[in-house]
Amino acid sequence: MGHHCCSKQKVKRGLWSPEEDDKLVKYITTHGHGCWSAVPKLAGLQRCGKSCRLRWINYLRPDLKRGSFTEEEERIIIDVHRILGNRWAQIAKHLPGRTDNEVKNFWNSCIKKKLVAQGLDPKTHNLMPTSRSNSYSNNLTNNSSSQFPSSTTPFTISSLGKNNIDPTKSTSLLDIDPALLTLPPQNLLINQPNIPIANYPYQDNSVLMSFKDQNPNPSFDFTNAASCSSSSSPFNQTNGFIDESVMWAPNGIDAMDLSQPNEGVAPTIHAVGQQQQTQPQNYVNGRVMDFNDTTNEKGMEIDDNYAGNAFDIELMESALMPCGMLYGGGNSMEQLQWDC
DNA sequence: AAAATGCACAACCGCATGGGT
DNA sequence: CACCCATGCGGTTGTGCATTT
Repeated sequence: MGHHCCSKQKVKRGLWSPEEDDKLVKYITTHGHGCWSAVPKLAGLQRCGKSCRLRWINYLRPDLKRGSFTEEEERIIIDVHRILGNRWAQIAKHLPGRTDNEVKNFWNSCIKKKLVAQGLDPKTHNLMPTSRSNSYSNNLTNNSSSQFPSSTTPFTISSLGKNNIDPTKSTSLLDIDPALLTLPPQNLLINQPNIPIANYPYQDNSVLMSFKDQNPNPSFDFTNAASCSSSSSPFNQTNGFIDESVMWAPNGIDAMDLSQPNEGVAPTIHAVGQQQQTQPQNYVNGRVMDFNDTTNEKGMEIDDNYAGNAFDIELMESALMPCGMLYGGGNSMEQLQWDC
């Protein structure tokens, strides 16, 4: 039984022989693939077009990178997967020379197991219930299990102002057009004046981070934990933002204690609604984190006009760790080992 | 040494999507 | 607007090799 797309043809299935590979490579390098459904006939192959396409993309393409994944690639996969989930094709776009199939296989055969071994849910990157409970109990003295966050969404930001979105419901980053969502490397400082914005890795266009459902009054705002600790709900009804610190820590107890000498506050991430908040500038590692930019037409964009200011993505990443754990605060997160 | 098991990778399958008619 | 077709994508299965029993 052949593919539905080529049931009329007598097609071969299974592993490709070197001769078949040779025919396909010669044809495509000479003529290009054009219409894939026509390739098998023109190349003299008894395969369906779909199979030819897959073989070319996953194995024969000359720009493919061979060999095992590097630690850097592994970290990128984990980081992007945390946000995008199983969107292998999107993840693979951040890894030149790697295919979605390759990334998927690597995830299923290696990374997934590592995360599980570390007590992390590979789907959400959150601590699995027992582990999370342990983590909280290490850091909190006055809590009840019912206060623990129940959300399994790793990175949830409410995007308000469009179509009168119900403020009680949040829009996951999974709803964001992946093409518009790009991640700088963790150790890259976005405001580095010497790095042209167009040259950032993982970038599909000039927008570093942008939301598909753009807010008429968009701004993306990092505020200090104190400014939102008064709310017991993750959603601030007045200003309309999701308070991650409340989501992930009961009673406003800081979920993220970065414990760094030059920072006064633990940064939290807020998608600000109709009202612009007046916030103090937040200094992290001596740098200003201020993403209020009401002149910006993009839903979310990190301003690179602050000369001398830099935004440490690694810090952002750590701040966004959804597990409600202290990153570097002496808990199991420090014990993460990435050895196979 | 042979069978059983595990693993990584390649390939397939079915569905979604978009363009053309 | 409905239909067809090609393509892209993610989940799943198949295959061959390595390791364990």
